[in-house]
Amino acid sequence: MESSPKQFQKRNAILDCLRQTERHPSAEMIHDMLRPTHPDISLATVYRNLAWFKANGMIRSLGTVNGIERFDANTQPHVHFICTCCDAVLDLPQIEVPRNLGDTAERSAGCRVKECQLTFFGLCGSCANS
Amino acid sequence: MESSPKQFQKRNAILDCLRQTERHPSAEMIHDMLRPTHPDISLATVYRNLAWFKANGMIRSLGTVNGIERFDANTQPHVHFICTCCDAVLDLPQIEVPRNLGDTAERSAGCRVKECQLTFFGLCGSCANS
DNA sequence: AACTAAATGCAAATAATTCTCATTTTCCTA
DNA sequence: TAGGAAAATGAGAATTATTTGCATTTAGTT
Repeated sequence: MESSPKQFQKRNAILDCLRQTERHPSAEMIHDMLRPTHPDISLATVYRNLAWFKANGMIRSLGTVNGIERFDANTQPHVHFICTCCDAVLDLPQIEVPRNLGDTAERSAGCRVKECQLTFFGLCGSCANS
Repeated sequence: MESSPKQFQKRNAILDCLRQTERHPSAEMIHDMLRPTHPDISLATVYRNLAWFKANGMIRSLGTVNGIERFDANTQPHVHFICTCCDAVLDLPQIEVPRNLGDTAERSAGCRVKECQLTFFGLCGSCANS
C-alpha cells in the first residue's frame, strides 16, 4: 500500500492533502488534517514543504486571508471567492480569467507580467443566510 | 496654516500621507514618511488609524505583499500590479475592472459579492532591466 | 472649571512564520 | 555492502508584523 520511500512520506502527504481538499488551506489547517494519519508530523515541516512546493512551482499561494497564508494545489489560472465572514475560499471555475489583459498591463506599465489573480470578496452562501 | 484641531492632527496626517503617495505604503512606510513632520508619532497610532480608516471605508487594504499589509487611499475599483522583486505596487488605470463578473459569481456560487480585486504580478520596469 | 470621551505614546503581548540545531533517513559511491 | 555526504525532520527558540493595555494628554460639553 505504502510505496513511497519513507523520506518523502511526509512531503507527499502534505502535497496529497493539499490536492485532495477544496478548502485552500493554511499551513495549520494542513497540519490538523494530517494529524490523524501522521501524528508525529511537525508544523515546521508543513511550512518548510509548502515553501519548497511554492518555490518549485508545484503549488500557489493565494496570499493571506485574515493574516494567514492560504495555498492552492491548482496552479492553473482560475478565479477565487473569499468569504469575509468565515474566511472560506472557493473556486469560481465558471468565471473566465481575463486573458490578453496581461499584455495591456505590460504595454501600459512597462512591466513584465507573470501572473494574474482575480478574487471576489463577500459573503458565502451559508454566511449570507444567517 | 494649521487649521485642524490638535486632536486630529495625526489622524489627518496619516490619511493625507496615504492620499498623497502613489506607493501603496505599509504602516511602517507611512510612519517613516511622517517622521520628518511629526517626529513624535507612534507606530501604534499609525496602525490604529489605518484600522479605523479601513473599518470606516475610507481606505482599502490591498492585502499583504511579502507578509506586510499595504494600503490604498483610492477606494474606487482599480487594478494593481505588484513587483515580485522590489515589492512595488503600481496602479494600472488603463485596465478596466471587469464588471458584471460579480453577478456571474453570485449566480454560480450562491454568494453575495461585495468587491473584486484584480492584481497582476511580475517584474516592474526597473527590476526587469537589471 | 469639571467631567466625559476620544486620541496618543510607550512598552508589553500576541501570533504566524522562520530558523537553529541535533537527529534520523536516504542516497551515492568506493 | 559499509561509510559518508546530503536531505528531511522535530522540537523549540527566535523573529517580526501587528495588536493591546494602560497611563497621559487633548478636545468637547455642560
